[in-house]
Amino acid sequence: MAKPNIPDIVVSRLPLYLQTLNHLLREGEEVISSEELSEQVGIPAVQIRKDLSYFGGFGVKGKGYDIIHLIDSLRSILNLNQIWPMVIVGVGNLGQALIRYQGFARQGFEIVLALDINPKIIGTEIAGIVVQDVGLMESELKRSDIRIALLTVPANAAQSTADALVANGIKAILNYAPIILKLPEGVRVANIDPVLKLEHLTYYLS
Amino acid sequence: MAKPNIPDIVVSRLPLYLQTLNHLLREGEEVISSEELSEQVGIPAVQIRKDLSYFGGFGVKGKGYDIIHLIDSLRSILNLNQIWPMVIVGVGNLGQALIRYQGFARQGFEIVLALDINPKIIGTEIAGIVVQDVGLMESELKRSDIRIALLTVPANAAQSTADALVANGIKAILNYAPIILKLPEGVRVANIDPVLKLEHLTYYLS
DNA sequence: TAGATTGTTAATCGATTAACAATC
DNA sequence: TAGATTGTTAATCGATTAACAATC
Repeated sequence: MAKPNIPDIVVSRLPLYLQTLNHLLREGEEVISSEELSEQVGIPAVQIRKDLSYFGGFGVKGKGYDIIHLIDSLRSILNLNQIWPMVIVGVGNLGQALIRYQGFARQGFEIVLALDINPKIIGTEIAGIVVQDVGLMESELKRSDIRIALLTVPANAAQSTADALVANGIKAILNYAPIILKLPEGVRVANIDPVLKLEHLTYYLS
Repeated sequence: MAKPNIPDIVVSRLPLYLQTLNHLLREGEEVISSEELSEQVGIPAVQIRKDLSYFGGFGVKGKGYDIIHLIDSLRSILNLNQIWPMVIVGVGNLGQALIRYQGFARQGFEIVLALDINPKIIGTEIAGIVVQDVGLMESELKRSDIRIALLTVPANAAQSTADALVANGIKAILNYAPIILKLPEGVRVANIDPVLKLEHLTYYLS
């Protein structure tokens, strides 16, 4: 399956273009040239055009890109014309903040299931979601079509939790635990570790 | 100033090596070959050796790398042999979660100043930090040596807040707002936007 | 039509990887 | 010494960029 010939690094830039185009649309813009978009997004115009050309021709020569049309196209390419239900495992400080975060739903990502192992947390309600026992993972995932998980458990529980998620049909994991997960082919992982980013930054702070 | 000749992509991998080496050390390992490290970190052994060789020779031919020594070396390269004080601006759900997050302090990053604009939040105490009025940014930063900021304000306040931070001596920003900041040369920005990562993942979910 | 801007081909640049000498 | 593994040079690979034809 899948799209074997498009570089992943190209795909990784599409959400950035989409974010910026949404911003421009909210500001009332209707058409934009690759040069103007380049200024906003900080990526060379020729690279933007090359990236888009992998998927087709979305612009009008001499004019630029119709913003609404390009947003539609990018959303379609990225499979964003649907609501993506998500499970979150680990409802500590970070998990709670993510459940409350409005930015997910705004872009079509909805946390519909929250799991934790702590009896004090199980049963509590956060932003309309009642936290379930992680022991119910199998039954809850079985009767859902959730394919994306947010992993916010402590580092020492992350690998085993990820394994359980994958065993129950999860295909993509946004991993907030500071470890490298080992998962089978076909499962996509994206890591969010602010400490790694900070350590990268400090290299440049003399 | 700075190190002009080492590719940024090489620098970006060093924190990953460090994280894995710390993990191995905790498990009682003392020496590791680039091949074994490669398996743990998911990066080819030859690339690990090449990356390290930009900074010197840290291994022993025929043996591998002394883990403690390599950790020390990487920490020194990344300027981690000090506590980095940080300011956080925006103490909403996410800001509060980050203030409570133990992972920063564990790696030598300490939030010492928290600022917000909301009168209901100003004055509250979170994990030992009393939230200050963002209007005090200038005076508070002036009498500190804080060079790193965590930016967790709403998107529409992010650019102006970042400008103010930079005007008061901040040199590195970990940006949690879903916008691209425009900042002067010499200020480093790292973006943490989970939505962009999710949109990248969904591309591969057929 | 003239001007502007896209989409694409070809060249360049830089990163990854293969090969292997050095050496513990 | 023989075996193992590093560190480095050179080759390869892939991504970025320059140039420009196409065309609105």
